[in-house]
Formats: sequence, structure tokens, C-alpha cells
Amino acid sequence: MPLAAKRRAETMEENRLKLIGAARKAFAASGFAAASMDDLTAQVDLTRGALYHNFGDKKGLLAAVVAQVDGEMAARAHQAGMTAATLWERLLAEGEAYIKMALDPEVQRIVLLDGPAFLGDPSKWPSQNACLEVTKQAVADLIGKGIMKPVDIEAAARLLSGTALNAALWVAASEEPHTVLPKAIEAFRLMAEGFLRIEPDITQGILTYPSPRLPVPGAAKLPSLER
Amino acid sequence: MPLAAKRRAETMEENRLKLIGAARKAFAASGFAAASMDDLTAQVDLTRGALYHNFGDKKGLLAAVVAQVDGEMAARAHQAGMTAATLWERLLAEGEAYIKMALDPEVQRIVLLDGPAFLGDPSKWPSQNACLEVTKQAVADLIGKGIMKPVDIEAAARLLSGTALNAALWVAASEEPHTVLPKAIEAFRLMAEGFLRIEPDITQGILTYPSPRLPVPGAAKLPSLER
DNA sequence: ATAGCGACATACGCTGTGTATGTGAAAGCA
DNA sequence: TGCTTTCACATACACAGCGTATGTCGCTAT
Repeated sequence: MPLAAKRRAETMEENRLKLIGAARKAFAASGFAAASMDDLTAQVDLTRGALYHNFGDKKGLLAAVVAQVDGEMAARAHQAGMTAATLWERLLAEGEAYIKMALDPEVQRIVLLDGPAFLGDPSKWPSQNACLEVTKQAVADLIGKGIMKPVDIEAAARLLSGTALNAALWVAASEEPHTVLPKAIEAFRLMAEGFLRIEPDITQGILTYPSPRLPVPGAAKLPSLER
Repeated sequence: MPLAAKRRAETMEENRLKLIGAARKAFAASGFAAASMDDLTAQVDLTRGALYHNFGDKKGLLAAVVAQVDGEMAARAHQAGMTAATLWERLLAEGEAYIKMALDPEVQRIVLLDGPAFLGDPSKWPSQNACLEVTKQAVADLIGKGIMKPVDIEAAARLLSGTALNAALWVAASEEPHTVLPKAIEAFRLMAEGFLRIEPDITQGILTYPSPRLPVPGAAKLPSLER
């Protein structure tokens, strides 16, 4: 009985995931507007019937996809932050992680372009924008410790993550992303330092370990994003 | 002959402008994807025939609209910058102008959301993104004078204008935009100050006139945006 | 064992885009 | 001025895609 009961809900969840997976690929490839639901569902041997039953409508599917990708991004950013030696470097590492993640076409099209355009402002997404929560946490810690100027947490977090993601859009659209990426990261770092209470070069001696950038122990694998 | 000859091209330009005007309203109201070309054209007593003849396809019309709005934004930002007492305050004034402009639903939906989603990265727009050019100019001046750290001009300009527009998206989506706006402007100012070579409070004495914010001579009228 | 429910498929209508063709008025030429 | 040509735009058509209403089969519960 429990086995049968599980089998039922199990295959349903399976189908949900199959649809979301197919949608990720289709949305990233063609954009949300151009993606055909018929093609989408056929690719995983289902029909639009399954889709409308599970997600309500096309935008519902987009919301589900966005939530998944956003969650993965937040996890990755958090992970990147964990490896930093200081709180401040944690914020920078998270920002840098955002920038690099947004080079992924899936993240770009789905979360940065189509998401806001079709679902509205990220802060009102059903996924609660886990991404932003991570940054908010880091900012709150930094303000609490007096490292950052006492600005509005929401404002700082929004602008920081927004700036990082915006930087990535620029990098990805540029001709040689590889040469532009470091410039974007550097500019982001400088802008972030605007929130510091004291000059960053002084900061170096006080807030960070004087040792050179320590090689970070094997960046543990996280949910896909590069599968 | 010249009168007749003018009459011909004249009405065509007239129709182009009527279509662009109707599109601005429709795109701002429903979003690019949901806007119907039939409705659009009917509102100015034309048909889709005129539209496809003038703009090629739906995206062509969007591009034309974006170019127009972007141009108006650039003019406004430039105007806002002219009133500043110092080069540095000029940059801040332009950024603040971007933030305030982006509160306009037309700017938001068309230039910030649908534009990037359907036309790709702003830097590759046919309009050349006049908006960004203004910021680049200000940044270049500031670096030239040694006020800003010698960062990549393109990077700084992209992140600054991107941050400003992103801040506006947040403000507009918030519950009480009026209380959030100053927070956004303040956070933007701080981040911009990250590009300064010296501390901003020191800057106050050196780079700006000590006099209080001088009242600016009647902000000359610029192309619509608020009609 | 059977009635009920639920997950998904099938079938239909409608809206909207893009294109191919038609038309009337301005423009060129004598 | 009278004719032809051109061109801006309208009309007509083909087709794809979304959403919904209805059908069906298998699981679940009593």
C-alpha cells in the first residue's frame, strides 16, 4: 500500500522534473516567448495536458524553472562565500560567483532576462529569490560588525546582487568574455568597497588575514548548473 | 513639386511616429509579448500592413520604440548632469536621473525588461544605447582628471548605469516607492564612491564648491517622457 | 469488487503573427 | 496634361501556438 501510494506521487514528481528539465533547455535555447509547449512536452514523451495540470499555464512552468535555477544559484553563491577568509571577502566571493554563474546561458536567459520580463520583479517571485537572501545575510552580518556603513540592508543587497548580475550580462554579450570578465569583477569589487567604513587598503591589514589568497579546498560539487 | 514631394515622405514619417507612439503605450501597458499588433495599428487608424512595411516585423517596431525612449533618457540624463557643480556630482546626478526615470512604466517595461529580453544586450542595440554613452563620457572625464580610480571605462559605465536602472526596478516594484527611493539613491551614491581615488568626505572640501546645493536654473523642457 | 478520483491525453476554438497579393494615390516623363 | 510606374498601405490567407473543455485509463479507498 505505501509502496503503491508512493509509486503514484512518485511518477508525478518524476514528470514534473522531466518537464522542468526540458523547459530549462528550451527556454535557454529559444527564450521563453519562442519556446513551444508542444515541442517541450513531446521531448519527454508527454503532452501539454500534463503541463497544464501540473503548472497551470506557461508562466507557471517558467516560475517553476526560475525557482529551481535560482535555488541552485543561491546554493552556489553561499558555497563560494563559505570559502572566504573574512566576512568582507565572503561578500565579494558571492558577487564574483554571481557574475560567473550568469555566464551560463540558462541563468542568463531564464533568470535575468525572461524571468523579470514575464514574472515581474524578482523580489516578488514565488521562489522568494533565494539568491537575494544570501546576499542580504552577508550584508546584514557586515553591517552588524561595523565593517559596512549602516545602510539599508535591502537596498545594499539589491544593488550588489543586481550589479553583479548586470555585470555578467555585459561580459556574456561582449566579444571576448575571457578578457572582459576580470574587468567586470574588478569594477564590482570597487563599487562594493563603496560600502566599506574604512579604506580597503587599510582593511587589508585589519580585516583579512595577511596571507596571500589562500588556495581554496576543493570547491564541493553542487546541484548541476554545468551538467 | 517640392510641396508634393514633401507631402509624400511627410505623411509616411507621420505614420511612423503614430505607430511608435501607439506602441509605446501598448508595450508599456501589456508588455511586448502580449501587445497585439492589430489593436496597436487600429488605434491610429492603420493596419498591420503599414507596420510590416515600415518596421519589418514586431521586433523591428520594438527596436524603434526602444531607440526613441533611450534617446530621450540620454538627453534627460545629460541635462541632469549639466546642472551639477562638479564632474563628480555630474556622475551622481546622471545616476540619480536614471533611477528616477526608470520609475516611469514606459521606461521600465520597454527599455529595462522587454528590450533586453527580446532584442538582446543593450550594448548591441541599433540605438547604440545613447544612455550608456552619456555615462561613459562622464566616467572618462573623471578618470582623465584623476578623480576616479583608473578603471576600465566601459566596465565602470556599464556597472554604474546598470546599477542605477536596477535600483529603479526595485523602487518601482516596492510597496511604497516614495520611502524607498531615497534609500536607493543613497546606496547608489555609496557604490559609485567606490570608484573615487580619495574618501568622499575629503572630496567634499576639494572637489565640490563648499556652497550648499545651488538652486538650478529652470530645468529646461526635454522630449516628453511625462506627457 | 466497485465506485470515485486523479493524472494525463485528445480535440477544439481562438488569437496572433507573418506573407502574398491587391489597390489607389502620388511621382516621373513626354 | 495624360500615361505609366512606383510605392505606401490595405486585404486576404496560411499556419502555429495557447488555453480549455472533454475523454480515458489506472490507481485508491471502502
